[in-house]
Amino acid sequence: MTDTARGTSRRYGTRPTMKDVAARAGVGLKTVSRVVNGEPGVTPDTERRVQEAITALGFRRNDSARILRKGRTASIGLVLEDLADPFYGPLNRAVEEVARGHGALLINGSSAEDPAREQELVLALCARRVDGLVVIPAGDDHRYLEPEIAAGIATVFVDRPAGQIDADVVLSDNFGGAQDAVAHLIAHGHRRIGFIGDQPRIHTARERLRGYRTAMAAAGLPVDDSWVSLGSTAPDRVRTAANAMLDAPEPVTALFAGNNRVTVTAVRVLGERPRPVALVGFDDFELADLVRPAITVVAQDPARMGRTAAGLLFRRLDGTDDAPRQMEIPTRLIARGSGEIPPAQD
Amino acid sequence: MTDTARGTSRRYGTRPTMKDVAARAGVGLKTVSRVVNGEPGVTPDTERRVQEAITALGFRRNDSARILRKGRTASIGLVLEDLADPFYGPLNRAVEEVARGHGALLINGSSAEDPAREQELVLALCARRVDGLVVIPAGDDHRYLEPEIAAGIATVFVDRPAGQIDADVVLSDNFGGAQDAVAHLIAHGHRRIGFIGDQPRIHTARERLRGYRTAMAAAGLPVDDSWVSLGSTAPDRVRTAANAMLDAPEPVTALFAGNNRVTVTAVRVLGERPRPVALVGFDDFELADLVRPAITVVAQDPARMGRTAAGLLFRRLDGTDDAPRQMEIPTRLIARGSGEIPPAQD
DNA sequence: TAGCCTCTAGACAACGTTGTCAAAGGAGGG
DNA sequence: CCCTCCTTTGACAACGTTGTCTAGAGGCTA
Repeated sequence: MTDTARGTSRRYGTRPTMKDVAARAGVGLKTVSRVVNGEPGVTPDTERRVQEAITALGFRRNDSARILRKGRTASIGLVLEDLADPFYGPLNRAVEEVARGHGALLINGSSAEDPAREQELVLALCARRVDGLVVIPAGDDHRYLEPEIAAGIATVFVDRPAGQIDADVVLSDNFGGAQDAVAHLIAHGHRRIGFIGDQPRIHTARERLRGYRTAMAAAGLPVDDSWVSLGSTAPDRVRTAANAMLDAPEPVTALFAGNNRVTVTAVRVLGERPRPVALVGFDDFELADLVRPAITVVAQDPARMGRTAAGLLFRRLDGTDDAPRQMEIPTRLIARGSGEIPPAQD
Repeated sequence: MTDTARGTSRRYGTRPTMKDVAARAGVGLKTVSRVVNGEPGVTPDTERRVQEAITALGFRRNDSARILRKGRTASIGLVLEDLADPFYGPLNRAVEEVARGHGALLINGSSAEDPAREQELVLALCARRVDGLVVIPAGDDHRYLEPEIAAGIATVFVDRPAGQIDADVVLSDNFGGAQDAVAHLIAHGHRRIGFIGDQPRIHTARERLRGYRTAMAAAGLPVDDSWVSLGSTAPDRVRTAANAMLDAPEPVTALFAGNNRVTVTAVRVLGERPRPVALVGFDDFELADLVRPAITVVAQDPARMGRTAAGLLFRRLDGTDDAPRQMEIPTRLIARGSGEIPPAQD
């Protein structure tokens, strides 16, 4: 030990504590705590001395200790599928803004659509004792969260429902939006409409499929099995599925794409084909209006979903204790042209 | 006190601690700690008893206490401009992946391009004693971070250099990329090229402007003051600037857009004009190839920037103590057509 | 069988903060 | 002038974990 750990000069990697500040200012520990937290009952003169010591030493309160003592961490966790997915950007930001309004920090991570990773991440956040969680579920069994919720960690699920447990949920109107999309295509003369969606284990994919089937049935149109393809949203898979539907003996004349990644690939595929094919996509995206033809979409409102979810979360944290709610955020059909392409004449 | 805080039934909002587990398993506190942390020196039989108590009580280690004791938080902070900006998505994700590889969680927040908010956020993260920070600076004076860095919080700046302090930095080759963009336009016959960029206080905007000027000078072309417009990237501002350049007595025949937001607006404006105007944008974006004409861009590699920055950070955390480094990530010109539109013949 | 070593296990302090409580000092009322 | 009350201040315990140290049991060697 050759360092001089007294006064101003300190060992590298060691930070001054309230004790150090108290010693330097010649006051008690608790007085420093009072000044740091702006509590009343300190004379201006004492306060000034403490402040001087704080700046001189470069003291910064250790929130880990504070959290341990107080029990609240002033942080919430957000687990989503992929931080890099543009769909979640506005949702992420919205949650952050609400958290900020409540003085909380945001810890987040990607589940990569892997239930095991989701659970690992969620439990790590629980171990950190986040005050609350906003989760976009990857798995469909969340019973592992029961003890955490019982212990007081507020939890809100977004975009997809919770599995096997009763909790607050914020969803898009996937069913209604899909109905609108398909009805739009039917209104423009289509009778053979294909649907390419995400993995069937994903709730939104199933709901959108249900909307598709309902709209077809409502128009009295049959649905051929080969018109529906659920699976990975990887470009290759989507490309193959789209081409199969378009090259069939009785080809589809329109496509309904189940999410933004599917839509993007569909646009590329359709651009390579000789005759125009109508398209409506679920999820809006930047520049959808600049592609020719401009892409008609069913837009969700991810920022509103995030705001709503975070709002519910902080309601819980503020003590509200009513039954879990399920909220549905409406979708909006934005007609830009690609849905209005008439069926090709044979 | 009416609750029965012993055995299995516990007060709502109160969690079992190692003490509770120890009591139930009939062992000492430290033995529980050993089991929880997988330390050696516990007989299989004892371990089993402890594990049973853990599951029975739903115990989960309180990381706040652990952090307080150990000094390391196993979390890093990421401060960027806007979580919702698609450019930062891949960067965010890359940093997360590296952190995950080191067993660390990621806390992040948006500075909203506001230096005060950046500082507030950074200091909040320091109070949480994150092990390290990845910062996309909004301000240009980071001396406030000196005591934190001295105290051992590793810090890496990304996308823009640190202000007034010596630290690790990861930048894109903004200057070279801009030169490439402008040279591309010049090679296709343009002599009057406009540049619309971000606020001049932002480093990348200045570097790209410098690249623009250098490329013009290298080709022996003069630059008229009215061809350069720096400022907000709000659509209105960009629209006005673009139209002014295009409606001038000697209009520019090509535009170089300083970032993705500018490019998007520029595409819209150019789409409304009677005669084609060449365009190269800084930053790639999804669907750039599907717009007609397809947009030529200078692509950055945000994922690589994030990986590099996080890599540097963990190098520091692993004890490396050499001089701060400045790393430059190359950019890549992706020619898609919009840069090859020839100048209009008058 | 004595002596030594190894292995398991627990008691205790410490991390840095905040809540509780009590002491000291001064002001005001009777 | 005494008593009460209020204000300012600090001592101390507690939050839940981990590092250190020591005790005891048991096995092995001589």
